[in-house]
Amino acid sequence: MSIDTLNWKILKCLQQNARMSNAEIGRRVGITSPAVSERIKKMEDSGVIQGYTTFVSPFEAGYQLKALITLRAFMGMLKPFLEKVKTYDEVVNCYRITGNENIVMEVVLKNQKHLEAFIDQLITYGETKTQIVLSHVIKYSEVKPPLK
Amino acid sequence: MSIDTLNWKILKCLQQNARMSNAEIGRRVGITSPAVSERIKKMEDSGVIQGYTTFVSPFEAGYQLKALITLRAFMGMLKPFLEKVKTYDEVVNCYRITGNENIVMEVVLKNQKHLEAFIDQLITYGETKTQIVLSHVIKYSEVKPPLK
DNA sequence: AGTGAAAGTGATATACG
DNA sequence: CGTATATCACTTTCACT
Repeated sequence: MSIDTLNWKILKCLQQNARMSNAEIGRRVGITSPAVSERIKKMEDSGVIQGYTTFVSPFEAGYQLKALITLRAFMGMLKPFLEKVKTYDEVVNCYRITGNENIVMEVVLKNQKHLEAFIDQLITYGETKTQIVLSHVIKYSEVKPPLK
Repeated sequence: MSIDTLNWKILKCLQQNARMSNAEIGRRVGITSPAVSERIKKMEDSGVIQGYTTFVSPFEAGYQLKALITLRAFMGMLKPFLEKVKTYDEVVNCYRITGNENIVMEVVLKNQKHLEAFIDQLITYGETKTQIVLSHVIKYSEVKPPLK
């Protein structure tokens, strides 16, 4: 499915505020709300739109620390880890990557003690490298139409 | 602000589907829709809720590649970079981190040529390390209440 | 802080350019 | 693929608890 100009405008609205009403989107992009509704439904069905979510401040939620933890899995431990990682509440994001390391995780933690305990859980799966997040320079920027 | 059990239930709904109606949330958590509305407003005002967004599939949008690019900024180049990075459409996320490197970016790219061109733009700011994302093991998992 | 009811607004289905 | 209309659902406000 290719995304036309009108759908990109709708996606811009939805990425900025997923709770914007179809009527409001319609006003901004110049069509009626049933038309907006139909276009959104098609984008959901075709997989262009993968869902709608809410940013909850980890800090306000009681997590004082954010970190990126890289894992270089031991022989035969990658698969078990890929199952195990789904059970960690601390992991908000996890990628498999190319290169010397196999995994990068974005984790939220209450404090240093919590970080230490979390890393201890990983040592059976591989070697870890931890980078503390100091600030979030760009927060989940919109996906924009690629320049041709 | 501390988050009570009811608000955590509301946040769970909103994180799973930001476009869920207040009425539907009310049915699930056991209060009326005006009460849901009021609680959500307070969480928005206090910063617990930082916004609502839509996941647009980068692949469907025309980006075939996702990568994590780490930057080790040259002397005096970190500040200029922090300004410049905001202008890159390819960067969907950017963190300042501790350690040998200063910056990690999550970027979406059309193809290898695009990746090459993008990295070339960075060489004035510092040394880069690129890790191609193979798969997204955990996608923006919910923030959950930390176990006490 | 939550409920219940009234008024306004939005969503959805259908008929039709 | 879009609009227009009608019906139904949802949001918002407010008096009350």
